[in-house]
Amino acid sequence: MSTSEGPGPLVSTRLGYLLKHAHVLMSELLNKALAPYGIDGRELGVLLVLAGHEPGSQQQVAQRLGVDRTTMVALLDTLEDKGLVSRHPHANDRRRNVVELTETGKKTVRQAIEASDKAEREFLAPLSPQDAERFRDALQTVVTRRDQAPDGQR
Amino acid sequence: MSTSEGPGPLVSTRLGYLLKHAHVLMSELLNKALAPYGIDGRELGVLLVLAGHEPGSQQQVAQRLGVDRTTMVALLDTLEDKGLVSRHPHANDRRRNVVELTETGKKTVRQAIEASDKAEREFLAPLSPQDAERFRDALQTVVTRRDQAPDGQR
DNA sequence: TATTGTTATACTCTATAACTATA
DNA sequence: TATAGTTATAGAGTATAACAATA
Repeated sequence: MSTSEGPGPLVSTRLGYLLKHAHVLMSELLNKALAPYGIDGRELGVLLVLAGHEPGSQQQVAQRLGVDRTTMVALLDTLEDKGLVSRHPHANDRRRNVVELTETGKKTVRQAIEASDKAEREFLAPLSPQDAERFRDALQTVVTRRDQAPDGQR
Repeated sequence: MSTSEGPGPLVSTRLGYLLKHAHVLMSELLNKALAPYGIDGRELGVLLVLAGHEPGSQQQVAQRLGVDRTTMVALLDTLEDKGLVSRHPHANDRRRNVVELTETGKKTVRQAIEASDKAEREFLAPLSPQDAERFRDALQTVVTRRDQAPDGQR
């Protein structure tokens, strides 16, 4: 997506427009940074969920990531093909697949996190370090939105 | 998209994750706010481009918005069906369609901008007014990215 | 009867290729 | 031949419905 001329200030100051393009830009930088490791941003999300929790069922992984369990099937298929995750039946409930990172997967996660950090630094480069930190904090506040206003109003 | 438990800090601190969810949240708030006027956020983008420039061809509108001209066709079809824009052939080049807001379209834009402002205030509600302003400025800086570093470094 | 993983299917958004009518 | 608009088609990404195996 390139505008080459810009849509004008009526559009380019809208949060919807800004957030969409910020997300597109970040995705491009991230996918470029992850390409050497053969994964994209969505797949890194799955790997990070696996890295951050005890091994769980496909459905648990899907819920944590906020995607449908049917979406998770194809996602894990490709990650398994790449040798980054393993699936094996749960001992006490054979309906479930226990999903885990392989050794290769764990190594890839470590490298991918570094690559992702680099992409984030690139994304934030136009901001001062303090503004960059404030920006990330604001994003987290807004996304986490536990619905308390900043100073008692509303 | 709801996670209901969260993907864990390894994922939820990533800019890619935060920007995606911020964009989804903003889109939901915006579309809800625009629903009474029968348009969504994408369609508002088109209307705002038309409101901010002299009447132009479909292709100019598409370029300004950063979408393909084939995408613009269906977008304008629905907006024309809703009576918000009009198409008529250019006087000196009958290959072109001149696209303009109708009177209804102009009125809708004014109302939709107010609704969009309200959705943005809702989105930014968890931040202090100063933080909200900083957040929008940072977004604009990052998206506009004319590739100069903040203070000569890099 | 309910749940897990799977498959088939469909829907949205978007882009590429080919067609038409003009230039 | 080149361009503007259009149409048909295809590719992501995601979701819903139905099915098999298991509980």
